[in-house]
Amino acid sequence: MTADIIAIPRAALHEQVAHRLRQMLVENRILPGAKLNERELSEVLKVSRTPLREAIKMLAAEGLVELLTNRGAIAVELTETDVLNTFEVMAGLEAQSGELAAQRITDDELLEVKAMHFEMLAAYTRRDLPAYYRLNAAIHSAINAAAKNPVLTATYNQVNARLQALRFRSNQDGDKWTSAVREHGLMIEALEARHPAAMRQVLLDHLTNKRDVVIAQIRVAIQPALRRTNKA
Amino acid sequence: MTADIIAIPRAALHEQVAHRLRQMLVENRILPGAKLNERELSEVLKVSRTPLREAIKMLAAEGLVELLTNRGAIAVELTETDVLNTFEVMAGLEAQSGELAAQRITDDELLEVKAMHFEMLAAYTRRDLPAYYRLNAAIHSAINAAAKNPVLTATYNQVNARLQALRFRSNQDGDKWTSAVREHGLMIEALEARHPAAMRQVLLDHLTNKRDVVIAQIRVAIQPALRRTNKA
DNA sequence: CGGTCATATTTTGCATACAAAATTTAACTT
DNA sequence: AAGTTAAATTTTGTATGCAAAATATGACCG
Repeated sequence: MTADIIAIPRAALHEQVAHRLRQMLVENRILPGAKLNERELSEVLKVSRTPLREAIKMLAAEGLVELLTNRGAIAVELTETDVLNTFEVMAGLEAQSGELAAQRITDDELLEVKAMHFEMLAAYTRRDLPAYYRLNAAIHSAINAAAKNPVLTATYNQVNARLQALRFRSNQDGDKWTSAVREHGLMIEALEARHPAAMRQVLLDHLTNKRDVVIAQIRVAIQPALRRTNKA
Repeated sequence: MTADIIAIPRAALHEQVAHRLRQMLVENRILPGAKLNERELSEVLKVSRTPLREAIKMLAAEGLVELLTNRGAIAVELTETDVLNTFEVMAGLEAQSGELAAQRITDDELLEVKAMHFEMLAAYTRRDLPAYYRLNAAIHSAINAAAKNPVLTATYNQVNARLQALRFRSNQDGDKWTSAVREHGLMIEALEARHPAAMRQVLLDHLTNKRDVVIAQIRVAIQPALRRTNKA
């Protein structure tokens, strides 16, 4: 009986394509509202249309693209209402995630979160935005993991993916940034105290603020575009 | 300029197939763990493998089937832990849905929910289980709609679909049924009082009880099956 | 008989081919 | 020149074909 070392079944083509498309959408390399031309994409990604179409169907089920019946797919374009609704759901999911994490986080996990928190404070102090974002995401991911509910994590990630394209340009100004950092401090306290209700409330507030930042940025980013389009 | 009456673009084939497969999975016509044979299904559904495979990819993204790399897809088979995790997420989503509904429900919507509630009481009194289930689902759906958040509704429905296959056999016994009806009464009160926190709590309790019913039924349904498989 | 290996069959995954629908282009009319 | 209609082109949707992987079958050996 040989040790089962074999089996590195590298991902199927449609999986790879889905992954790459997801990335292109999140990084705004495909703009919201843009058509996903199958011939074009199959040339860029060097695959036939079959696995490409399978990947597109998956992204549609994930809510990243919209299918149009005989007219292919377009990258989802969120209205302000859509964004508000999505943030509302995200807030609920993060609040629950935090609530559960406060109940279930291990001492080791907590230490790691605290360590990342201090690294994040360093990045904040240096005004190193990329590092800050990376650490911020890592902390939220760690809290999610500490909730010990893979279904919640998967649901969270799926909804969150739709917002990623927006947050990419979300360079928060100094004031909001300071509040965000303060809220992160409260999270650590709530986790240490294993205080689910406090954790829930902190995350609800945190998400409300994130939402406001994003909405404000949409308003300055979208309105001029409209003005340009409609002028004269 | 003709009035745009035309356009009844009947759903594409892959959409129809996805719909039918979803139904087959939810109704246990395809059993958990069973393989989805493409040739077989394409014959039954009278479509070629291409739209069938596209539909399967969508169901995979929805979490109803699992893809196996070079081995096709199988209907998801939830472990007890999976079920617990899924109910935990469902509880959070329903609680939020109810909380928002208590804030946003219109008077007309509330009247309709109350009407359905009384119909449900009638079905309960007659021990008419099918009618009870139908009305129960309709009430939850109406509350969801009253929350006025389509993203939440879609997320809720997607997670709920995975549990449908289980609940199908969930003939609750008299005791639990009575509690469920009582909880529904509390829901109506919380909605009438526009009391979000109360509504949240009622739904959390309600889902906890639903979870317990389903888990108990899994235990009596699955354990004998295992015993049968492993015996002698 | 029980087990291993080689071969045959099935099944999945991807590419291509063809049909139908949508879009674009251009000609024509007023 | 604006609008309408018809043809050409592109694009999507579905079916079919072919290669690779997985599974099933059976011969062979102990």
